[in-house]
Amino acid sequence: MDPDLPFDVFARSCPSRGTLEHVTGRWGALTVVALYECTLRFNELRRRVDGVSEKMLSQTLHALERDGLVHREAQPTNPPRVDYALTPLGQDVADRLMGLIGLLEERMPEILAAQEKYDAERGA
Amino acid sequence: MDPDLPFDVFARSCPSRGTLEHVTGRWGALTVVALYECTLRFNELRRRVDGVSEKMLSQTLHALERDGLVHREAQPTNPPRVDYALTPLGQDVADRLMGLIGLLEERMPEILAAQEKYDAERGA
DNA sequence: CAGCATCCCGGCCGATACTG
DNA sequence: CAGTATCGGCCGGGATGCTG
Repeated sequence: MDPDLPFDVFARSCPSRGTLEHVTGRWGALTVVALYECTLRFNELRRRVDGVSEKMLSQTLHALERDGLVHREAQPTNPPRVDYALTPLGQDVADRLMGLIGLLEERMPEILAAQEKYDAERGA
Repeated sequence: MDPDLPFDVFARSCPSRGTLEHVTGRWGALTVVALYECTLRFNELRRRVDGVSEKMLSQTLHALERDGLVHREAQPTNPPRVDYALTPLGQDVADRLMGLIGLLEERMPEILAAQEKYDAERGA
């Protein structure tokens, strides 16, 4: 990308690779985008991100929190209540991810047509 | 995202999930972005995407080609020459991905600081 | 409710060898 | 050069059970 930047995602050892994988991983992108609109609690998030297991959501949130994209706030109440929200940096990342996901959703007809054509020509 | 769209990435069964994973997968994002600037041959791509194995690059390219994001053009010469380029849809996806990656690269200092703080407080 | 610990299976992915 | 074929390790991630 910008050759003057000290971080180059194309380099195997660049730490940006790790964060990119957290953000674009199987559950990372959906989790970040789910938090775009509003703060959510653990199980609210779990319901919103259809299909994620408790374990994976927990892992994903820890990684995103460590990267400074998600803020975790535990209320010392009973029953416990924990809110997850995006940090300002997380909001910026979410903007980009929403652009990407929105594009894919919009152009799914085109993608599905390409897949059918590909399968018809090759796979059978 | 847009509730009027027939495709919702949050739904487990939505086909957009698959394409999102191809595009954001471990090698998908880097492959698409590597092709942003220019057409590349297989081994050029392999060198650009530092760390990818032959097998993974091949699989990634097939998935992206099937989704209609990458165009593959084989020249019947000897030695063989195969060029990979983005389709118009692939270009649009690459734009979004470059925005995301550029943002992460720019703000890596912030991310690294968050990681250190997290590790200092918890892990250690 | 929020979550960690444990078990365990499938498949991701790297390494190697081979083909046109 | 541009791949495919095959093997095998390891870990992603689902299921279950338990804690505060």
